[in-house]
Amino acid sequence: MSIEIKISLNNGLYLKEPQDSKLGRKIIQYSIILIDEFGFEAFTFKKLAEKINSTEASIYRYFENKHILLLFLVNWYWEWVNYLIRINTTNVEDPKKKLKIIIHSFVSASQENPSVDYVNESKLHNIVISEGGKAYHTKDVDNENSKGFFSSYKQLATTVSQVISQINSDFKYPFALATNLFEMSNNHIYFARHLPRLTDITVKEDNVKEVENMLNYFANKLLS
Amino acid sequence: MSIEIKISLNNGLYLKEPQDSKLGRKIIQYSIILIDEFGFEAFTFKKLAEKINSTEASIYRYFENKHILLLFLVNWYWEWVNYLIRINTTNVEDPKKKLKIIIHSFVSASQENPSVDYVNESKLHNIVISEGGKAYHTKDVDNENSKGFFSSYKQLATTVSQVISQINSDFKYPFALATNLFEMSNNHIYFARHLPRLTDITVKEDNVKEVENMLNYFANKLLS
DNA sequence: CTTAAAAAGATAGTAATACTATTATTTTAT
DNA sequence: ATAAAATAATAGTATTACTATCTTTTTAAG
Repeated sequence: MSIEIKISLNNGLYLKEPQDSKLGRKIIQYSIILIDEFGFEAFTFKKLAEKINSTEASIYRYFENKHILLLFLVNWYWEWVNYLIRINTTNVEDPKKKLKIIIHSFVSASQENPSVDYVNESKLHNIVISEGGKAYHTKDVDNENSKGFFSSYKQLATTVSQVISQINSDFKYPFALATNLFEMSNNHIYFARHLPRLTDITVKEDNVKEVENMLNYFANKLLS
Repeated sequence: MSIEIKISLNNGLYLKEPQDSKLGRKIIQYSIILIDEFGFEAFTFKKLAEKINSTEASIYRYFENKHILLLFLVNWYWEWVNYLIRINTTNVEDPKKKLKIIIHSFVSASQENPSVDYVNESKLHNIVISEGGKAYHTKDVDNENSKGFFSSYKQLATTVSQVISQINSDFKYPFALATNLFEMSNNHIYFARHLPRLTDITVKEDNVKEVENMLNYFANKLLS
C-alpha cells in the first residue's frame, strides 16, 4: 500500500514517457547517478546503456539527446519543489511563514519525503546545484523557451513572487528576488563546497542551515 | 602613441602566452567572436582555425583545450573588472560611492574605455553572461581551484567585500553579497533577454540601467 | 646579411562521441 | 496463441578532440 506520485512534464522533453516503463524509470534513475558521479560533460548515453544493460539505441527512443535529458531532470526537480511548497504551505496564512517554508524547500528539498523510488532526490539536487544552469545556458534557449521547457521554473518564480508581494506589496522586484533566492541557494552550496572564498557560509556534511539562515536574512531585510 | 594594457593571468591557463604574439592575439580575438556567435558547445578549435586561417595544431600550442580557453577569457574579464574598479574608485573616499561604482562596473564594464584592441569587451561580457558559469561548473573544479584558476574571481570578491564591510561592519555576509551582486548582474541581464518571466527588469538594446538600479536597491537595503 | 632556432603551417592519424539504421529477439496485451 | 510493441544487437557515419611529424616561414643575434 502506497501513495504514488508521478510528476507530469512538458511532453516535448521526451520522445516516450520514461516514467511509464521499467526501462524508462531505469534511465531516469541511473542518469541521475551517473551525472552526479561523472558530471554532465563526461556523461554519455553509451555509459548509461552499459550501466543499465541496455543499448544506446534504446535510450534514444526516450530522449533526443543528453541535453534534453538534463532538461527533463531539472524540470522534474523544479516541479517537485513546486509540489513540496504547495503541500507544505497549505493552511499557512502568514506569508512570512510561507516564505520561510519556501526557503527551506530550496535548500533542503532533497531531504523531504515523500520520495519517488526511481529518483534519488539528494543526488538530483546536487545535479541541479552543479549542472542546473546548463539547462538554460545554451544557444537554443529561445527556441526551447518557446516550447515551454522552462515553464516549471517560471511557475516556481510566480508562486514565490506572489508570497513576496503579499509580504510587501511595494517591493519592486518580486520575481527577481524569487529567482535570486533559488539561484543563490544552489550557488552558495556549490561555493561552500568548491570555492569557499566566494561565500561566507560553510556546509558540512550536507548541513545547509547556514545557507538557509542567510537566505532568510536577505529576504527579511529586503522586504522590511 | 598609446597606453597599452596587458592583463597578466595565471600561467597555468595557457601553454604559451597568447598576448605576446600575433597568432595568440588572433586566437583571443576570434575565439571571443565565435563563442559569442555560436555558443561554447558548438565552438571548436577547428572552426576557429579556419576563421583565422591557421590550424588546429597551432591553436593547441597556446591552449590545452577549449575549456581552458574559456577559463582564460573569463579570467581576463574578471581581471579587467578588477582593474576598472581600481582605477574608477581611486580617490573616492565614501564606501557607498565606491559600491555604486562597483555595481556600475558589473553591469556595464563592457562600455568603458580603455579597451584592448584584440578584445571586444562587449562580446566578452556577453560570453561571461551566457557561458561564464561553465568556467567553474565542472568536475575538475577542485583541481583547477588548487592551481589558482579562480583567484581573479576571489580577488574581485575580496575587493568588493571590503567595501561592503566599510559601509556596514556588522553585515554578516560580505563575500556572499559581493558574489551575488556579480552573479545577479549577469543572470538578470540573461533572464531579461531570454527568460523575461524570471525577472522584473527589462534590457532594451543593451541598456542595463534597470539592472543597475535593482542592484543598487538590493545593496542599499541590505546594508542599511 | 647570414644563420640558427623558434613559431607556424600542412598533413595525417586515432579514439571517442553523438548519433542513425536495420534486423532479431523478447515482452505484453488480447 | 499470436500480433504488436518494446527492446536488444549490431553496424555504420560524421564530427570532435585531440596527437604526431615534418616542412616552411618568421625572427632575433652575431
